[in-house]
Amino acid sequence: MRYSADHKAQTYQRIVKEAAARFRRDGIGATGLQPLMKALGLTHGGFYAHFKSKDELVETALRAANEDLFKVTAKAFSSEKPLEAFIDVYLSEAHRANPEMGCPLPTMAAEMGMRGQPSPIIDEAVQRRLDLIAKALGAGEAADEQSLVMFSTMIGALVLSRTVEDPAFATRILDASREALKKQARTDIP
Amino acid sequence: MRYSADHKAQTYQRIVKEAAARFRRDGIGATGLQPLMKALGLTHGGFYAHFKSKDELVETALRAANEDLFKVTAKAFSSEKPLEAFIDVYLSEAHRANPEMGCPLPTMAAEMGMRGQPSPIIDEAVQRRLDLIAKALGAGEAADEQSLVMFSTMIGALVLSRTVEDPAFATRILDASREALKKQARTDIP
DNA sequence: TGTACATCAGTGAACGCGCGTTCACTGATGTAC
DNA sequence: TGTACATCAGTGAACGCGCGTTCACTGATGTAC
Repeated sequence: MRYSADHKAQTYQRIVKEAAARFRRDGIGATGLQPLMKALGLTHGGFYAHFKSKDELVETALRAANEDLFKVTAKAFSSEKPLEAFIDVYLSEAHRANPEMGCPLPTMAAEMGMRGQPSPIIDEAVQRRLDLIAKALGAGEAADEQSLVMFSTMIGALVLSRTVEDPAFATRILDASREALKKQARTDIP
Repeated sequence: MRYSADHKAQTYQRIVKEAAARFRRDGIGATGLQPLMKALGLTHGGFYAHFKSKDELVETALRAANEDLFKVTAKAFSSEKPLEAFIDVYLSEAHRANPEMGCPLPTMAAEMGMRGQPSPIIDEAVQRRLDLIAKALGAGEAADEQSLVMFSTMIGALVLSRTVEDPAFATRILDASREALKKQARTDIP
């Protein structure tokens, strides 16, 4: 059955959105195309009217997830204390508890490396994040270096807090890194 | 065919060792029992003479991988500058390039969370690492807090350096975090 | 010491299952006349 | 304006494949007599 003008574009976006969520929450390998399409009220065969392969969807979903997160964090970066606001968002309980809506770097991108599916989008996304952090820290090489360390701490605290079982432990990990980073953001700019 | 006295124990250890390597390098989900047993010159049916299920092997392999890494890093912690030595090992190019021999926390343990296979071993291993770092920093609550932040930075730098495609970028990430952490280790003890 | 038997680590075919992908088909809509 | 036809997003059965797990079996070794 043929559908109205922009119907296909809408379905395409629905697939990308659902995939981006599942890839981040369950993992790429553990996400089947069949259940994914079924969740959208579609049958699996129709998938190939939109994508050449699962790998193409993975690439597209990573791009979409990145854009989404950049939009979310744009608000933080345009606030009065951009770096502290970003740290608060990135190391929030909400971010820890909802990987499906969060940063794809410690989830999707990490798995893509293991799958042997490298993508220039990953390096690009990391660099964009670093640039935003470095800009908030001030100009110069020292800011560049510090942005690498601070973003590493954020990624690590998020990964670690999602890895441990005890929720109180997870909270302690997030809290410690959040406060340490915010303190740095306030005082450490050389 | 029946084998000599300790033959079974040896086979068991060979399975655990090979699994611990593959789980860390390829991921748990992407590691099949059939190829795993074949690599040891065995057939897949024999697996169940040693383990009740794949999940049991995962748990056992995580424990073994942790013990291995604690042994490796024990040398660092018994050196003159324990914390700096540990940071050098954890954020080395060798550790980045060889996840199959490295810390199972950012690889296996992270995937076990996603798989819904929680394990007390994970929290235990994280706490042991934190205790060693905190002890090297000195006693008190401040050391505990700082150990959380430092270990988060290590995990994050390792994950991020493995995620990006460009090797030079990966090296910069490791270098920046390594130097920043070693500087903290030298000067920051309150 | 020599023989009969029990053990059980490992074999390899088979199980049902879900995976990614292909393909002949359907049928409501847009277009051409 | 009304009819004939082309389009193509989506359908659903089928493909080969590898997964984790089961199971009847084999046969070299350890044990009992």
